[in-house]
This record gives sequence, structure tokens and C-alpha cells, in this order.
Amino acid sequence: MVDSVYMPSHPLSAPAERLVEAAQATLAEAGVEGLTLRAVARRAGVSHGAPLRHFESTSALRSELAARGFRALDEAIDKAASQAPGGSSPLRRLEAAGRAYVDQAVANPALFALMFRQEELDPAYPGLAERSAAAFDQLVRHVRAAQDVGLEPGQDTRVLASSLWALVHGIATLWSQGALASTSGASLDSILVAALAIWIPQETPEGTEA
Amino acid sequence: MVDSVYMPSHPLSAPAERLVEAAQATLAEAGVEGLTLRAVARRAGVSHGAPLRHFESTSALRSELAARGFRALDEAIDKAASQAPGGSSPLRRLEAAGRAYVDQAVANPALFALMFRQEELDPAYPGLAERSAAAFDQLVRHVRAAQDVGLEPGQDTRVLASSLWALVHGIATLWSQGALASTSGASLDSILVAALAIWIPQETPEGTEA
DNA sequence: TGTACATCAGTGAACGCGCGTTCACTGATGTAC
DNA sequence: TGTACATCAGTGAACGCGCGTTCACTGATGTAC
Repeated sequence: MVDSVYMPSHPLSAPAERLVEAAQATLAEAGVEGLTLRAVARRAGVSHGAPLRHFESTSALRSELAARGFRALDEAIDKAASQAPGGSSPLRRLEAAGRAYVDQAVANPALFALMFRQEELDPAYPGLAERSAAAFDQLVRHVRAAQDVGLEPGQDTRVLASSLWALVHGIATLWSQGALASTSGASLDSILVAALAIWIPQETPEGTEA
Repeated sequence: MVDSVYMPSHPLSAPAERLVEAAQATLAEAGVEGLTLRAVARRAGVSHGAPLRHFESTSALRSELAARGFRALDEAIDKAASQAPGGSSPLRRLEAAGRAYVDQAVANPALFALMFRQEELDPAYPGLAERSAAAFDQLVRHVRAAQDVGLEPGQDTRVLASSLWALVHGIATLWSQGALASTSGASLDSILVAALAIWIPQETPEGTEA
């Protein structure tokens, strides 16, 4: 599941790039706890000291993976929104964006866990904050477009975007952790459909949301 | 912040109880990663081998804390719902329940992280699954009562409860991790108010939600 | 009331483990002149 | 074209660290008779 979607966040040398690939595979298989410099070195087939040539700490390597994760998320949302059925409707594009978020998170649960463990990332790592902000800004733009056609027109856009983000994030993380399935017995799709239906009307409202 | 809300999930010996208290303090200060048997022993003032007399593994100790966390959550939601302003309205009680969830989670972020790291808990630990299910069932009852007065009457109750759970869980976890504050700039309360306003009408609807 | 024994909580030394990190080193590649 | 040097990627031994776990042991408390 580690594929070409994970583009470089800034240019790295070829050996560093190979370490990143090994790190993505290690993360997917062993989880955030299992992502250590030594484990990455083993998977990359180099000695355990080699990664320190390219990443000064575990935190730097994790931050690189997180930055790529945010970039991949941003791109997946962009693609899904632009290809949404009934794509001319901002409401349908917003819905597609929410679905894409959940899809990305559920497909890469360990990566998502890593992306949001801020205490284990380096906030100053090049590109990390920018890519995270870019993904959120895209969500804000979709929310604003939806507001322009009548979705919760009186609400502050960033506040509204934050709460939609929290909704899809909560669905994705609770599902990935198995909590939703074991506790509620419902399917991921049924929960997502219900949640989005409450948020986003099926037809463009004509002032009914005001 | 570790207070009497944390009641035993099943009777423990007095020394085990002291270890649980030390574990709660360690968890709050050092996070999930820092919660080790040796760290708990140090804080409890006993030798590092002593905890194994009372908990057969780190996982068992963590599961005990998680079970107490679910119990405290269940009680906090129950209390908040029963004391909600305008308490006779199921919609206001559901709103109060959602707020209580976020309040509990934000007050004990490390405990919440632990409660939902299922891979580090023992699912067979006495009381854990029961208390987790009890908290969710309480939410389901509040949602059902709200549906009875007109909230999303056509929706499956457990699906609806799941998506409300995901909403408040997402708000709480993203906020605790600092992601919402750093990315959106909005306050926790403004996001929570906006999210609940979308979900739960301010006045009892008379068929407008059908 | 006294003796013998069992149970319980805790001690402290020891073990092996994986980890990050350091360091002197090798060997290949690139660059200066 | 050849020599000298610098840079880069990687090696492998070694270090100290905190961890879970084992184990023989101590000392206090409780129970049987």
C-alpha cells in the first residue's frame, strides 16, 4: 500500500530516499512504536548506523514521513473533489473531500497516527507545517464554496471547517482502532454516509439552512 | 487532576490500589509511552519487581486504567446529561452529553489516548469491554430519546450514535494534540458549539428533520 | 497461650533485549590542478 | 593524463540506557491446632 502517491516533500539524496521507502514499509507493518532507526536500517539492508548519515534523529525521519502523508492527503482530497459525481456542486465536492479523508486514513492507519503524534515530530522540520496547513486550507476552500451555495451561511468558515475535519478524523481514527466496529456493530460506510448526510444536504438548500 | 472519580473497576488489594494511583499520575505526567512498570514502581516508592505481584503485565495495568477511564467517562456523561440546563429536553441532554465527552477527554488526554490504543490493552481484562460498552450504550439511549422528539427520526440509532461519538472524539483528540489550535486558530468552545449546533437543533423540531 | 506453618508484599541482584549514539575506519566517487 | 585530496555512504564494534522478567530471599501477617 506504499505507492507512488508518496512524493518527496523536498529533494532528498537517493540513499535517503531508499531509507524513506524502508521507513514507510516499517511503519505500515510495525506501527509507530516499531518505527525505529535500527528497524529501518535492517529493512533497507544497511548497518544500523547508516541512517544517521541522512536523518539526524528518529524525529526527523518521522517528520519526513508525516510531511509526505499530509501531501498525499492533500492530493487525494483534491483529486476526489475534482472528480466528484455531480462535480459542479460545491456540496458534492465537499462530501467527496470528506470521504477521501476517511479513505486515506483507513488505508494508512499507522501513517495517520504518526501524522498526529505531534510530540514525536519536529515542528520545524522543512515542509511539515506547510503541508499540514495546505491540506487544511484546501478543506477551508471547499467549505467556503459550500457556504456560498447555502451551507451554514452564518458560520465562521474556519470554525466550520474545523468541526467537519474533526468529524471525519474521528470516524477514521475510531474505525482504524477497531472501536467503532466492536462497539457499534455498524459499517464504516453507513456511519460515514449518516454523518455526511447530517452535515451536507443532498440538494442545494435555498435558505433552509439559515 | 487524578481524583476520586477514578473508582475501582473491580475490587483490588490495597497495594494494587496504590499502584493504580501511581500509574494514573505517571500516565498524566509522562504519557502513554512513559507508563512502564518500572516508572510506576519508582513513583509508588517500591522496588521495580513489586508491581508484578499485582499486575501480570504492563498491558494488565494499562487495561485497569482504561477500564476506570471508561467508567469515569460514563459517569461524567450521566451527570452532565441529568444536570443539563433545560434538562427536560432530550436534545439538551444529548448536547450536554457531547460536551461532557469532550471535557473529560481534554482534561485527561493521556488517559484517553490509552483508552483507545487497543493494541496495547488486553481485551479480556475484567470489566474493560463491559465499561466501554456501557458508555456507548448510554450515548445510544440519549440519541434514541432525541430521535423520539424528532432528531433524524429515520436514521438507525446506533449508526447515528456512532457518528456523534466520532464527532466529539475527533474534536477532543485533535484539540488535545494541538492540531486544531495550531491549524485553525479557533477556540475549542467555538468549534464544539458549531459542531453541536449542526447536529442538534436549538429548538425541538416538529418534523422539519424528516 | 503457644508453636508451626502458610501466605503475602516487597527486595535487590542479575539476565538479555533493543534502542540511540559515538567513533575510527574503509572504499568509492568526485574535483583541483 | 596523472596525482593528490576531499567528500560521501556505509561498516562494525562499543557504550550506556531503560525496559520486562526471573529468582532466591526477607520479614510481616494470618491461620491451624
